[in-house]
Amino acid sequence: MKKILDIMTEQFENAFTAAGYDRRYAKVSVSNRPDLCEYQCNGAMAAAKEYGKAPFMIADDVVEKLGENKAFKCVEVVKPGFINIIVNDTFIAEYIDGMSKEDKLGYESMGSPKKIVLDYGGANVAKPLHIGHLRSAIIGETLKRLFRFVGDEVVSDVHLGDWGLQMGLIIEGLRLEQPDLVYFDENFEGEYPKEAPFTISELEKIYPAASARSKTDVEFKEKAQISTLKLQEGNPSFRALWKHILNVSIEDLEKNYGNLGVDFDLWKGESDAEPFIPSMIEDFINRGLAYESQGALVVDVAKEDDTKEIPPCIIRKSDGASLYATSDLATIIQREQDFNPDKIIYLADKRQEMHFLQVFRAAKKSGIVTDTDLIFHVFGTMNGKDGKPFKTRDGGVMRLETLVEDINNAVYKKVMDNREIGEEDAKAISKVIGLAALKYGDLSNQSAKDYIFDIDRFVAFEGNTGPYILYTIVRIKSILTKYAQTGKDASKLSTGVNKVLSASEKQLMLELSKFNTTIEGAYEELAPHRICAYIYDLSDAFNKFYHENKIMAEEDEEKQAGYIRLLETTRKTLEIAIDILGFEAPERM
RNA sequence: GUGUGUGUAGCUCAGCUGGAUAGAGCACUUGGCUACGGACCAAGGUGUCGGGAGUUCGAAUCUUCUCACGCACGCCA
Repeated sequence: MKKILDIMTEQFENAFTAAGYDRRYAKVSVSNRPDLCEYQCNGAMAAAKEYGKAPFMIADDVVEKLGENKAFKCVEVVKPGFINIIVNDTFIAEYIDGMSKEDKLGYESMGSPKKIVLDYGGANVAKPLHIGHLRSAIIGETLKRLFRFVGDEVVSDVHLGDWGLQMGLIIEGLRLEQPDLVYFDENFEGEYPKEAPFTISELEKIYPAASARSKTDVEFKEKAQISTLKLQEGNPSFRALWKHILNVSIEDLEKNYGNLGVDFDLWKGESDAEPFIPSMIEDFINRGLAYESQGALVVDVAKEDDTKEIPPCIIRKSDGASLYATSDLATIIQREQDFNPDKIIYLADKRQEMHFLQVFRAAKKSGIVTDTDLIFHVFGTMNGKDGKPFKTRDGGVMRLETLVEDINNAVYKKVMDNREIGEEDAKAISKVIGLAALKYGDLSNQSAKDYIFDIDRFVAFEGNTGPYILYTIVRIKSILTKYAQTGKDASKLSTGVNKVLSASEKQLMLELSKFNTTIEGAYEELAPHRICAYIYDLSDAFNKFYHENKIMAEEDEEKQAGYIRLLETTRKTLEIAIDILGFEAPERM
């Protein structure tokens, strides 16, 4: 379906043309003065200069040419040259009926579907997910769903950090704790055990300890670097050990991402790109793109028109090991080969901007990519109430698990306070609401900006929050259930929504009609917060409508059926939207 | 230092390609429970849009200068 703004803009384009003005001034937008009108066209003022005429004269000409039009109830020229528009009830009502018949509510994608690789995990092996992984997971999942809704083909990849220095640190850390393991016996020639010599919680202790030690113990750090290199070179015992680390970690990560409603098509890691590295490096050298600098192999990526100095991209360390940039470049080769995507989108913290700039330039310079768009989608830091990066009370990094648990517990209390409900049910519902609270709280902020995460506020549930949205949906469902119990069938009793409308009823329809514009905007700008703002406005409009119109008590059956049709469309719209945001509504709460 | 981002109500945030009196939520005050679910609704006050200058009929939005803070700046990821 055409966007409602486009339909109106077309009418105005015809009128502008007929009146002898350029149609590019005809754009109709949503009113910023709802007290005066529903939509407006400000083009007459912009056109005034070109035609050397007073804006209101142009506006008058246009309105005259617009003439009688069944879409508009009232078109009025005001003050300097605003054209204020109020639409007919039937026009908006028929538009809503049109939406309700379409499975995507009338959303039509522009352009051809794209093939997109979305890289939004960033989890590290042997380390628990923490606060820092939250935004990437939540935003990435939403973008994936948004792209798919719009019609793109998306491959999501968790892209584990399973190949860098951290692996060497874990290996050496483990050696300290369990020096007798066969993996550390250089003379061992048998088959390595199938069972991992550690659990996930043990692993999670080894890494931070080893990492901390490496900062003070130079010898230890060197050992870790050597082990990293050995692993990368294919040392069998380290490979076997590494495989255990990977398996134990992935199992745990799947569970934790699962709790967030986040899943990936691919569980690849930096290591998967490893086979592409030697030939890639060779190619860089042979073509003269890479050279040695201070012992390391680097690629110049600076450009003449840079406003700042861009350091060269290091693709091999002086000790011969590969690093972040190396595996990212090799991963691009792999993705090009496997998927030939139109775009590769990376979600990462803004601090990594330089890294991606270097990698992207190196990839383009070497021809690893030609037409593929490489996009770095930044997100800001999640801060605590003090405005500094979120920490636990003792200053540590909070585990994602703990955070989710805290929120769910707080929701649970609230649920128990408000409803008489069994403990089991309350727990299940709390999980659903908690996830919505967490995700909506995050997504409703612009992703590129830092934001303040305040558990108390999230748990308060009032106003512009996920639970409010869910509450609205649950309330609609409840009424629809009650209506169904009367045995009436709205689809037989009415042809669609009502055509003569109360103020709040019309307002709700006007909000509904913005759906496809909202999706399009969110898609173009990679901006989930627009969807949040939309469903908040929509919920608000519904709740006002609900308070002003007695649906179940309505005696006119046809009118009542019209209400029900409107509720159905509202519910559908909200549910589609929250599905894109990656959460769902319970049956009751 | 260089580059980059942020600065909007007491707090947390919106504000689309410049448009009419800068908007929400929280908090605060008051009113509405025979609950079609009160996790709701209605009503009320709050702003040098960091500051200066400029472009424009018109600027939170564009340009420029400036202040404050965050972040990045070759072998971590």
